[in-house]
Amino acid sequence: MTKSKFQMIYDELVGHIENGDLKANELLPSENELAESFKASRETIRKALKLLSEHGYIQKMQGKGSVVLDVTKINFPISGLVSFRELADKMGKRAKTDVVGLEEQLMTADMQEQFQMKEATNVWNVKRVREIDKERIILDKDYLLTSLVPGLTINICEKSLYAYIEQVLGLTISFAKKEITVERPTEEDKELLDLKEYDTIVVVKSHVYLDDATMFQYTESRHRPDKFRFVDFARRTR
Amino acid sequence: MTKSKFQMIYDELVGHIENGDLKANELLPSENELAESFKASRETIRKALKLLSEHGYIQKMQGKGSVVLDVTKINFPISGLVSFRELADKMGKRAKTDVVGLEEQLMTADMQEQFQMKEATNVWNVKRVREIDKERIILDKDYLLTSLVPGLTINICEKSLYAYIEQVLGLTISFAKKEITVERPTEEDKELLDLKEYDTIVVVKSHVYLDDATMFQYTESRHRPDKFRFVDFARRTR
DNA sequence: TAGTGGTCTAGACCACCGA
DNA sequence: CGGTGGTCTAGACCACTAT
Repeated sequence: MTKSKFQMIYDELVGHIENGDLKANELLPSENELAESFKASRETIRKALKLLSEHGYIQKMQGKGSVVLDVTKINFPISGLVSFRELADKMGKRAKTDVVGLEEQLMTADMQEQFQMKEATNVWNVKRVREIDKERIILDKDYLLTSLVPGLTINICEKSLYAYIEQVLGLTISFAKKEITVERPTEEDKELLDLKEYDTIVVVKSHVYLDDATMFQYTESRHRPDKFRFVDFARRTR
Repeated sequence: MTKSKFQMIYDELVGHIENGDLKANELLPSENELAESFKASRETIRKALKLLSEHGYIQKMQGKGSVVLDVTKINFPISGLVSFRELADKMGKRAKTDVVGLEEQLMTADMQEQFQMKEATNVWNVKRVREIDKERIILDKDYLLTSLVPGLTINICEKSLYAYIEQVLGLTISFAKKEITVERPTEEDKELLDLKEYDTIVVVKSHVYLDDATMFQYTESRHRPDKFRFVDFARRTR
């Protein structure tokens, strides 16, 4: 499982940007120069630069060159597809997960709808409360196909579900469709979270898919409004 | 300004997916077959498929092929970088914009911070209320550099600011950094919007940049919570 | 005009999948 | 095994920007 050449070039350039070798508003060397110094063809360099551009590290300008963007502001992506554990690790917060429910059950009609399946099969129903700095901020309600994700335990759910799925089961999580809305808190929300006096709750619904395009997980992540933050980098498509 | 070949191939394939010629869960023809039928090289086909993949239309599977995803669910992107006018047009809602403020002023210290400028210059301060189905739902507060966007009028702000910037001024809007949070409504929010009894408001802050990486606009878009919806398609990056 | 990025090509080799 | 997508190359031509 060796990385591709353009990925390694991307990684190296990201390193140079993040540690300050390449500063904001500086121009990168030209594609031809990069091709020479990395001993790669120009198209390979361009694949690496494409990645940098998509992730908001650089802006390409025809006829001029590629300029480094100021990345200090964005940079912690709740955008994208990242697990709570990965996020908490990155932010260095005192985070704790409390598994308040874990059971196997037959899909409800509502779940069957979400998974778009013709027949109801068994799913794991996982409920987890996320505590940050001693406050219960997030309620995660996960539903996972037991056929694809067997052998769940409380211990796994406390640590990282995604680590188990990817590293133990060897599945590849590939993409997700997400929807953010704001709703009224339910009795369950009020019971399980430290909601204070808020009368709204931010709900992130996700449909998560493997690399063969099968959906294996539906999640509702319910956040106390004052602690919710979503950051995004978007390019205009025409 | 003719489109590139891979863009045209992308457009044609999107057409086939959206009108049902290519249905969800069907496999696309192989890259070699597509190359032949479009009279293009395989790399060019691959650029088109890369776009389809990024936009959530297909999933590529090594050794197997590219499968069409079910796009009926996502498909109206509040994600990305789209103006209110473009969105309203696409959704066919009865939408109306009321310009409640338009003035040129010297940047405040706060704005200078947002624009990361060494010296304060003049900006347009535009306030617009968006009405959907007779309800005042969104308050947009825009700040634009007058040096880059001269000659604003109420009429322009009522129609589409982006159309003016791109089509009349000939500037190219390229990317944005966005942040979604939830705050307490201000007196101004309560005054200008039909907030009902809600005690929170969804705030989308955007820094918007041109293709030469200069920031020209800062926007706060303030939404009544029950009408806010953000849809996203995200691929897992490793 | 020279240098930049944008596109396109034809061919090669590899890793993965299914029969 | 043959067919699929994944990567990489060397070279060509174009559009754009600076000077």
